[in-house]
Amino acid sequence: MNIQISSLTIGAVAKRVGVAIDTIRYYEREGLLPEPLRRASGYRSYGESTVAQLRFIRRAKDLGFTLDEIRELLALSADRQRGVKAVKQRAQQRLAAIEQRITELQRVRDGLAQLVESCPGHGKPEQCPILRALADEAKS
Amino acid sequence: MNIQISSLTIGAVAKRVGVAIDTIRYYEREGLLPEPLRRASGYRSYGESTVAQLRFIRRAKDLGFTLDEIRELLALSADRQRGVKAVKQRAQQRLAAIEQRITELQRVRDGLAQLVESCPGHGKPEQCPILRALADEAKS
DNA sequence: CTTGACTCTAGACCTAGATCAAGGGTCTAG
DNA sequence: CTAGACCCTTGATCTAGGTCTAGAGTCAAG
Repeated sequence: MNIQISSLTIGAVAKRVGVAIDTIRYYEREGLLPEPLRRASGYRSYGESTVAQLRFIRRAKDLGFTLDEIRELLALSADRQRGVKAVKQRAQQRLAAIEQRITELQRVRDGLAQLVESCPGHGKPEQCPILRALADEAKS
Repeated sequence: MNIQISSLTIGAVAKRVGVAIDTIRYYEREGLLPEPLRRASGYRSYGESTVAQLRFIRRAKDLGFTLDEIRELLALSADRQRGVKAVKQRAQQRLAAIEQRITELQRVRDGLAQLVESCPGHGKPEQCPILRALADEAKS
């Protein structure tokens, strides 16, 4: 299996995946995609597996993985020995990072919400709690 | 009031606020800080108000405001007519953006958490739910 | 007066993840 | 055969928010 049945131009791949042509070439340069076959003219010639791999990259990106991390995931997914264990570890790390970020943002949100609530929306700038909080030493 | 009592070098200001010297000059170029007085030698000479303004900028940045937004907040804080109302509006917008970002991240977290949970952490890559989710069409 | 720390300017460089431009070759429908 | 769409490479540019370098001048302690 894995015989190259179809032959797609870079534009066709881009259209299927919903990504720019330049992005595909960029990923190739960055080692996220293997170097494709070439036609006699020099045109890149892709098979369906590239489409799948590009979708993999896009989904991982949606999950917040960086391209560096995705490159690693791709390598791990090909590692039959330690692949799964390491993949799970990376996913757990990503999960922890996301949770930390959520916590930070919630703290920021709570602080800002309190300020917005306590601001009447009119009056002198000196009495605006938002401006005061920004200008003064933090109290809490 | 607002008489220049103290005279601080850029290094002294940087140290007090906990920010790099280059950053202060950068903020000046970007219009977030006014052009300071100069000594005869050309050295910038700052008063305490600059320290306060820098702290304002840092706190606003901690709340997730961009430098563009902070520049606007600084202008608004000097506007005795519409300042407070506009400041509150900007804060509300920032708050809404933060809440949206939190919601997005929670969605991502839930998806990733489910994958991590369902992955045994060993076995063949083809059976790893994380890799499968990345490689296959999204089901849900 | 010297030495070392500090400051000045202009401009280059950095990260991440692309995106665009220039100048040229290729493919395909009519 | 030609027009228009597509593809090639190399290298520049973009955003945001700085950071760093080079080369030169200044300040303060001893």
